[in-house]
Amino acid sequence: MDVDTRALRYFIELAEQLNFTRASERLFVSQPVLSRRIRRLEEDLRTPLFERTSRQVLLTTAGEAFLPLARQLIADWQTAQRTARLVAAVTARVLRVGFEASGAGSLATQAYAEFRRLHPDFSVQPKRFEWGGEIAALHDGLVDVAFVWLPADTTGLHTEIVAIEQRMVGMAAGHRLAGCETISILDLSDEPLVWTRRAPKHWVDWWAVNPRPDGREPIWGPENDNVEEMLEHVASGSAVCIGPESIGRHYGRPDLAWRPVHDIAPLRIALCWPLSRTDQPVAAFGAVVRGLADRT
Amino acid sequence: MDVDTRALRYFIELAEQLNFTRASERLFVSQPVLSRRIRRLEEDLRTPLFERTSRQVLLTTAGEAFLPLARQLIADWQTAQRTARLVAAVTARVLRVGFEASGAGSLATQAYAEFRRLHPDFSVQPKRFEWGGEIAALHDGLVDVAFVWLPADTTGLHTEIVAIEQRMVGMAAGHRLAGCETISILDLSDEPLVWTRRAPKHWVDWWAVNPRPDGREPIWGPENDNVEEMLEHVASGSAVCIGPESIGRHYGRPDLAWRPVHDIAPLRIALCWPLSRTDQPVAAFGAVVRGLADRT
DNA sequence: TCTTTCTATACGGTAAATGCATAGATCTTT
DNA sequence: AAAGATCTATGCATTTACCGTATAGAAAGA
Repeated sequence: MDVDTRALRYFIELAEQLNFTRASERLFVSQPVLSRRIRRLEEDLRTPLFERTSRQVLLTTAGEAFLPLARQLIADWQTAQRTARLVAAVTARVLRVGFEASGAGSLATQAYAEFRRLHPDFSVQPKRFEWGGEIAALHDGLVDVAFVWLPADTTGLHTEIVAIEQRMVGMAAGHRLAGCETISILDLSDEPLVWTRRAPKHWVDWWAVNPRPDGREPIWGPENDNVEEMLEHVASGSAVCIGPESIGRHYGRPDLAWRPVHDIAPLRIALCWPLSRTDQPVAAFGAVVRGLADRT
Repeated sequence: MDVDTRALRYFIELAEQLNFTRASERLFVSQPVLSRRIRRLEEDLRTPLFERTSRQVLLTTAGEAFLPLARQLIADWQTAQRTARLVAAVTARVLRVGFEASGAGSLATQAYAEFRRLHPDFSVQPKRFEWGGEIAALHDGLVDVAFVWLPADTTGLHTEIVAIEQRMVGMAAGHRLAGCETISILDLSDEPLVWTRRAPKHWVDWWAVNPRPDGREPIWGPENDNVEEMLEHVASGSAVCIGPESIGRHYGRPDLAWRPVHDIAPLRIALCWPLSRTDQPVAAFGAVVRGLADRT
C-alpha cells in the first residue's frame, strides 16, 4: 500500500492540534479536506488513528504508536532529498550559494571571483531566494552555503558574520523625506512600512524596528515576498521600506531615493552552512569569504 | 515537498531494471506513466536520477546515493503500517487469524472455540484471504497468525505443521470420473486444471502436480483468485480442481463431486506467525492448536 | 538507408481531490 | 428546556491530475 508524505504531515499536525479545524488552518487546506485525508489514511491502514466526538479528538493507541514513526519517516524523507541534491552538486563540482535580495553585496561578487580563481575546477552557482528562504534552502540541501541576513534562526548551521551594512530607508523619488541627508527612525512614525508573511515575526519586527524607540508600533503597509515586489510598492508611493545599503546599490532605480537611518542598528550578514557539511569546497569558500571580510 | 511511496517504488524498480519499458511492465503501468512519474520525482528533487539515451538508462551518482535511502523509506513505511495495525489489535484484545479457503478445516473451528474458552477476554477474528494472501497479510501486520497451506515461502515466519489432509479432485457432479471410488493423478492427464496468478509458481505447480509422474505437464484451464471462483469453473464443467479434503466438506455443493487422489502427497497445513511476535496471545493460540493437533 | 529499440510527447477520457455550503451531534448558556 | 456555540462529516459542483493509446523522435546496428 502507498502513502503520500502529505498524509503523514496532515496526521502529525492533527495529532499535535487534536482539532480538525485548527489543524486544517495550519496546513492551509479546508477542514473537509483534512477530514477526508485522515479518513483515507485510516482506511488504508485499516485502523482508526483518532477517536472523534463532536467535542474532542483523541489519538487511539494505534495513533500514538504511529506518530513517532510518521515523524521519523518525514525526517528520513527530508534526509534522502538532501542527500540526493548534495551528491548531485558534489558530482557536478558546483558550489551553490544562497542569498536573498542583494545578499552580501560586493563582498559576494568578489568572493565568487576569488573562489573561481583558486578553484577553477569548481563552478559557483548563486541562487536567489525570497525573504528568509536561504535558511530553508540550506536545510533542504538546495544550496551548500548561504549569505544570511541576521537575525535568523541558525540552529544547526555554522554561522560566521562576514559583513555589516548600514540600514537605509527606501522611498519614492518625490517623497517628502527625500530631501533630507540623513533620517531618524522617529521620522518614519507615520510612514506605512512594507512587510512580509514569509519570514518569522521577529525578523519582520527587527527590520521594521518594532517597537520604535518611543514604544510605538509602525504602520504596516502592503506585504510582499521579495525585493522586486517590495520596490514596486515603494516606487508607487504606497509605503517606504528599510533595507541594507547594498539594496540601494544593486537595485539602482531612478524612481527611488535611499537615505541612511542613523539611529538604528546595522544589518549583520553571516555566511552559513549546515554543521554536517565539513567538506572541502564549503570550507574553502568560507576561507575565501573570511579573507575578504578581514581585509575590509 | 511531498512524495508518494509509489514514486519511490517506481524509482527502485527502474533503478534495478534500468529500462523503462521492462520496469513499467513489472509495475503494471504503461511506459509513459513511468516516464512521467520518474520525471516528476526528478523535478521535485531538482536533480536527475537517471541518464537516459535512446539506447540505455543509467543511474546518476545522485540516483545511486538515493537508491538505498528510498529502499529504507519503503521498508520503514511498511514497519510503521505493521506497527499501527499490531497495536490496534493488541489494544482491542483481538486475535486475527488468517486463512485461505477452508483453512485448517475443523481444527481451526475447534481451536477458536478452545481459545475463547481459555481466554474469554480475547476475541478471535478469522480473516479469509485469496490464494496465497495469508503470507502477505502476516508480513503486513493484517493478521497475527495464519493457517498456511504449504509449500509456501515462510522465511521470517515461525512455522509449525498442525494438520495433514489428503488431496481430492473436485469435478462437476456428472463428470465421467465421478463414478470412480478413488482416482489416480494419471487419470487427470486430459482434464483442464484451474490455476491462479496470485500464488507463486511453485505453489501452483505443487497443487497441479506439475510435472506429472509420467513427466507431462497438466493442461491449464481457467484461472481464478479464490475458492468460490474456482468452484464455479469446476461446477460449470470447464475444468477440474485439486484441493484438500476440507474444501469438499466446507463447500458442500450438490453440483460437485469430490474423490480422493490416492497417489499424490497430502497437503501439509502450518500455523505461522512472524518471528518478531513472541507475545502472549499469539503463543497461547499456538499452544491451543498444538494441543488439538497432537490429539488427532 | 532502413530497421530496430528505446524514451518522450500529444491527446482524449476518466477518476480524484478541492472548496463551499450545510447537516448532524454534543456541550454550554440563558 | 430552548437556543447558541463549536466541532466533524457529507453532498455537490468544479477543477485538477492521471492514465492509456497512439505516435513522434533519437540513436545504434544491419
